[in-house]
Amino acid sequence: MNTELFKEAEALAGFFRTFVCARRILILWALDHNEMSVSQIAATIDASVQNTSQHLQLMKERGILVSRRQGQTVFYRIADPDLLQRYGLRLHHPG
Amino acid sequence: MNTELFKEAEALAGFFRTFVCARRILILWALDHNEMSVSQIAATIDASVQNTSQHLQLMKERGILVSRRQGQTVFYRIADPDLLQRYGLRLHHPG
DNA sequence: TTGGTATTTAAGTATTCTCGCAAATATTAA
DNA sequence: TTAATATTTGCGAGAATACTTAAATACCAA
Repeated sequence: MNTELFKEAEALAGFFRTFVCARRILILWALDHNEMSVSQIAATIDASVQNTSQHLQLMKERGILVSRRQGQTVFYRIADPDLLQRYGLRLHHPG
Repeated sequence: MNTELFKEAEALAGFFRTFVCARRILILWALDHNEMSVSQIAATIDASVQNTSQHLQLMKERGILVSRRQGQTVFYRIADPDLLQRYGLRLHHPG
């Protein structure tokens, strides 16, 4: 079996691992068309700030999110505006 | 936080759990526009027949695949022809 | 029935991942 | 510096999951 093909499949599988957690789906839902701070996101999705921060870090490392700091506050947003549409990640309920 | 929204996020996350495994991505790649038997698929993706069967069962239970038996042989195919396109599941290399 | 092929199922193991808790770091204001 | 707020990081427990091996089941032909 073609090694390159397996690598590509592995990479795509790793990419989809980002979306197997309901909290991360909700974070993307919250950030759709919005920029929000960590604590705002945590409150919105009803999770602890620590847990929310962990999820945000993970998605940032994978290039899904980008962040900017303004004073004490860190704001996150979705790097690619087409991400949710492209991968069918939207929830029916509008964010 | 809205319970229905969380349920929907959980359901979507569960759906994406189908695609976190490279072998399953490869199975979808093999079945794109094709119907194949279990042993054919196993040979194509370089996996054991048992492991392949397990992955096929899982995707069938989730409604991703459908199967038909013809004698000793069981053929699988993708239930929804638009699945790969809709969820960005295609590999660059054609199947 | 017997034998051969195709597929499914079961059990055990090792790895991965999410989460909660606690501590550490970063920034601002007094 | 000290205190307060916002965020990040480290660690360990529990759950989920992919894989291997071995055994079971389904179907066909003689």
